[in-house]
Amino acid sequence: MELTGDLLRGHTDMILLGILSRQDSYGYEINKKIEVVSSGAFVLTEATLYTSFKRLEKKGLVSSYWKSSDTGKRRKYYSITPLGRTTLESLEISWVEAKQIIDAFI
Amino acid sequence: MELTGDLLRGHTDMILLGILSRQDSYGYEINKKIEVVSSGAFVLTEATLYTSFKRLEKKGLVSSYWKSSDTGKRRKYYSITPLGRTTLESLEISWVEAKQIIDAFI
DNA sequence: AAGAGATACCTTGACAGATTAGGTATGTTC
DNA sequence: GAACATACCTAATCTGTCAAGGTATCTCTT
Repeated sequence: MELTGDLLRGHTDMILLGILSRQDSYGYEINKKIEVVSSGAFVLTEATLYTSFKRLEKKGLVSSYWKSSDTGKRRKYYSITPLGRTTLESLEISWVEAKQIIDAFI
Repeated sequence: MELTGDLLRGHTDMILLGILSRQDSYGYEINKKIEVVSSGAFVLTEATLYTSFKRLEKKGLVSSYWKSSDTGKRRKYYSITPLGRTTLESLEISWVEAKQIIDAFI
């Protein structure tokens, strides 16, 4: 089963914030993590990922900084901001409610 | 709490099919039902509703017929087709999986 | 040393579903 | 007769996602 597109639309920001709420990370790593955790079911294209990062940063929900790996390859790390954390909390509340309501109809 | 926009995007079709899987209904009634069941939290604009109906009908998932109420007002009833029922089933399976995956990240 | 594949970043244009903001018409209630 | 509920619909716009590209470095194999 592959989940993509509009089924996950609108949840991307929440998922990224959720991952970043545990620890700072960078695009490529996050994409791999999503693939592993979802057993390949959750497909997030890079375009969607970077668009989401840009949106989150513009809203002040995450901040970013460049850092090099041991091998010298540059990585752009993202960090959740205090505003990002409170936003995540309210997104989670909405999500729980949305689940209940949708389940009530099907 | 108001749920709207992309949080529900992609689920509209499933919700409508879910409602129609119980009994035929028409636009205005469905909109009211959604409002009541969700205690006003789920906001589905009429434009979204009718766009969705059109899409569902085009895909052959629902069919429609005109019928008058006791007062004489015309209503456009929608009925789920066999294809609509099988589609609903697979949408539900995707939905269950999507819930689990999203919850794994937050 | 050359080539393949993984790591790591990014952008542009098109698409599709949702919203805004209208419109029409009839029935009911005060 | 004015307000409100019932009942339908559309056009233009917005927004998130995707397809399809691009650049560059590092590692492993031959």
